[in-house]
Amino acid sequence: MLALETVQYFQDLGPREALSGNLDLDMIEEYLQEHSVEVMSAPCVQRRNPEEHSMAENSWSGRYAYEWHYSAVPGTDETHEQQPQQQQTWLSQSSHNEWGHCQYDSNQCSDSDSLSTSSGCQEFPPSPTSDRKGQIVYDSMALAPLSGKRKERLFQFLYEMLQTPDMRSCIWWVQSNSGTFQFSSQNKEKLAEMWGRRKGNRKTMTYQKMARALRNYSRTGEICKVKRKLTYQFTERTLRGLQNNSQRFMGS
DNA sequence: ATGTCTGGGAGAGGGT
DNA sequence: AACCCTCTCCCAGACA
Repeated sequence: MLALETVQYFQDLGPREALSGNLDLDMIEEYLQEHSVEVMSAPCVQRRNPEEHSMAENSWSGRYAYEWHYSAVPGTDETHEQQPQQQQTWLSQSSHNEWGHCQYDSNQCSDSDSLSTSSGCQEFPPSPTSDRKGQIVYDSMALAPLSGKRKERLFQFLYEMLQTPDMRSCIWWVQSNSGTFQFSSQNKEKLAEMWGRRKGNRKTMTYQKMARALRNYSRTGEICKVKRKLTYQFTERTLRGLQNNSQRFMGS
């Protein structure tokens, strides 16, 4: 998974960049661009058996909205709304979250872009799959597009950035277990530019345009807007899929 | 008054 | 070729 490779990459660089106030975003971007092709083919490289092969080839970047499959419940490949037990497990893990309605308690965290460098609310997502209580449920989840070739989507990119410590000056978790994240008002444009370049856009991507795409996710149910400045939230199943996908390529 | 954020809508680009 | 999906782009209005 690129996010993890990216994290590892910057860890390998040592504390110089991490400690320095001047984040070399260009360097990060360069790395991400260099590895974008590699990432696209990575799942196939890592496959070990036909089932995994099939899963890998159906990994992120499909053309349609993604479906979440729960192999733990044979015969039911519909969404989690039809899995009350699993849902309950998740909710019990995140009992203080506001899943489903994308509500957010603004009192949970101080509102300041200073969080970009300090990090009162920063945290990295405790993956459900790594949680002993949730392991049985979520290790069996797999993410699969209906069909199509690989094409990175914005929310994947954002999740990847959220997993990259050196991107904290641009984007960070407000509450990772609920999938709530926030952009830096100072560096949001930089992140948008990275997205634009990642997509190979001719024109420069701006935060405004990127945010427009994010708002479109409200309709498709991948990300919803939190009523708080520069703050968005992955929907439950999107976050699950992202985490699961991340776990899959790290753990296998 | 100004800058930022949001949502509507048209259209581009790529895949089926 | 027609259709669908996912943005991309521009614009106007709301908001701080």
